Amino acid sequence: MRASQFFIYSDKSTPAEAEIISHQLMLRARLIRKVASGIYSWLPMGWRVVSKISEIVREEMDAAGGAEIFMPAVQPADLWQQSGRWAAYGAELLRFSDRHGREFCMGPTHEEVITDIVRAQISSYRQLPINLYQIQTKFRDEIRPRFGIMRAREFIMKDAYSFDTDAAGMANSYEAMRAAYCRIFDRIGLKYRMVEADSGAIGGNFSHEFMVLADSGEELILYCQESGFAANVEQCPQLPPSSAPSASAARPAAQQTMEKIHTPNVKTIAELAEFLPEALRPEQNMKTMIVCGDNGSAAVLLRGNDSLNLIKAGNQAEIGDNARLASLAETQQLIGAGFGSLGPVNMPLPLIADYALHHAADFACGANEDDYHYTGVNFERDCPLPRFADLRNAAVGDPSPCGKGTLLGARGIEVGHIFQLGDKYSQAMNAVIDAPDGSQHPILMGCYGIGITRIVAAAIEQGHDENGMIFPDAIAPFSLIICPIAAQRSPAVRLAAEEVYQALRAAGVDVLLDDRDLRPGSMFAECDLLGIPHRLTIGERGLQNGEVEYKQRQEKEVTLVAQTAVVEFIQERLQSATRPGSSVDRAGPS
RNA sequence: CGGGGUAUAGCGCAGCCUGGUAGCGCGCCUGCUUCGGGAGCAGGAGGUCGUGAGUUCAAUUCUCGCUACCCCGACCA
Repeated sequence: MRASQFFIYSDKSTPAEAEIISHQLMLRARLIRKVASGIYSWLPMGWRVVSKISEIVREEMDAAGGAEIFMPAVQPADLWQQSGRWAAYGAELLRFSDRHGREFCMGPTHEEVITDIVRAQISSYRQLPINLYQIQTKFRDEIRPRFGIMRAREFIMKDAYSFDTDAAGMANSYEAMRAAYCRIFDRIGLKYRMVEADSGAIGGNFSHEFMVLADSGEELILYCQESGFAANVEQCPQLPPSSAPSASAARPAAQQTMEKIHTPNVKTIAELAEFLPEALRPEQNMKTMIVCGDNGSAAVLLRGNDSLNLIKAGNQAEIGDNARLASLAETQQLIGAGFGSLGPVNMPLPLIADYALHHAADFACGANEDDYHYTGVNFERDCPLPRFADLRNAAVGDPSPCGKGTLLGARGIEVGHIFQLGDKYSQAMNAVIDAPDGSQHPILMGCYGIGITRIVAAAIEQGHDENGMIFPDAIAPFSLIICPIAAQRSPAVRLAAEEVYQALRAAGVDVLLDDRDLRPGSMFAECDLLGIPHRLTIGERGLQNGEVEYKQRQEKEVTLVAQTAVVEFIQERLQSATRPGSSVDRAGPS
């Protein structure tokens, strides 16, 4: 490809709307252009990156036994009504009507359509297992799109769906996808981690996320160096007190008497810690939250410096699904006191305490009366002994749930998510098969997503410096760029650049020849901004010795290469750069 | 959905308070000089000032409506 014929532009100034580095660089390098909020055009340079990612995904999906299909972006309400999601899905589902008044939506995902395809074709266990996938545009009407491509409303996703006869088959299909995902992210060349995850709204009970590691990542990953355990903070369990080695002792005996103290305007744990004596630091205070769910309400007790995990709260029988914090009005009606003054003493609701409070004694808490707290409170003596459960978000420094080490933290960007769906959709939409034993039952499904376009942003978040993007070789828009210096006035440079370009093309190298006759500074700055991993500079200075200059994007120093040996040299560099494994951190549960 | 802000040339911004039909930097075009990390000089092109109404002799500027975009919030007591 010649730069003069390619759509290659860049800008020195950073667009005001872009908050994160990947968005800024993508706009500056003209990878994308915004069309509307959360909706972008991919321009040629950006589309090459997307295409390279898609191709790797496609190859590995095919290798893992997937068959590619292409489903419509526009889906009829009818299918969504069959699965029950027309009502269940909220405002993120973009709905509209056609000229006849029939209702449609833009697909945020394709379980309904794929289940409809499969139920029409598959009636016997003999036809299974199968795995169908597509690379398609999705639309989710996010409340607030931001961070450019990272959280866009329209985006490209690879979604695969597996169909099996029984649970063992579904587990096999899931494992095949898990392995394929590792190969995909190995090949793309990003540092990532596979973590245990919550299955969220899609359903099912077994799920992993693939997270690209980047300091700017929105998700917190907790992992254990010793065992390789890794989990999303939303999902990471904590050990029950009985099995946590550091907390196996009995609860200390009460030392203090319970005392009611006036605490005007003390609403937060920080304010309480400020107000109380030195000895009562936040972790010795107890905070109490009222959580409501489908089964009812409960008072949830946590250490002052811990944070509530609503997913875990929803797993408690007293609370149930759709767990949420009570509103101020609800709290005042139920308890007679507002936020910040709640506690377990004389609490009319069931008490559930986090494991971390199992050994709490002489603690401070709200008095269920505005502007009053108790100190010296003890379970059993002053209030009932609560039921203990895993309720808090795990944190860096906790004992790892694997029992072997301590949890460390890392930030990540979710780029892949795999689920076992079971019969959630096949049951609702009547996708059943005849089993070997003559019975009929719903097909067991799995679904497997990769955010193709988000990977571009994640790669830039992970790989950039003050000069621009640093793409891994496998997904860079071009592998190599040739920069001729002052070609217009040097026939020798022009000729050499052309020869090298043709030779590399013939050797199958993905090479861009910058034939725009820019000044060297502009050319180099643009190369760096675009993150093209390898660069050959051809100038009169080197040609006098029959040499051209090679530079790798991240290296400061250049290497002189004989013009006659350049193809061989470049091929060797490209091969060593794409050799997998070296830069990949692939710890995770096995 | 609530709060705040913005809308002026391809991009980044000034002008508006105090009304008189628009300017800067980058980019773009022409010429000359340059040519190894976003060159210099000279000349030039490019704007119904988001949109609709109102006030006024006169509105980019003041007033109101609308639209789009951005930020914050919408769970940690």
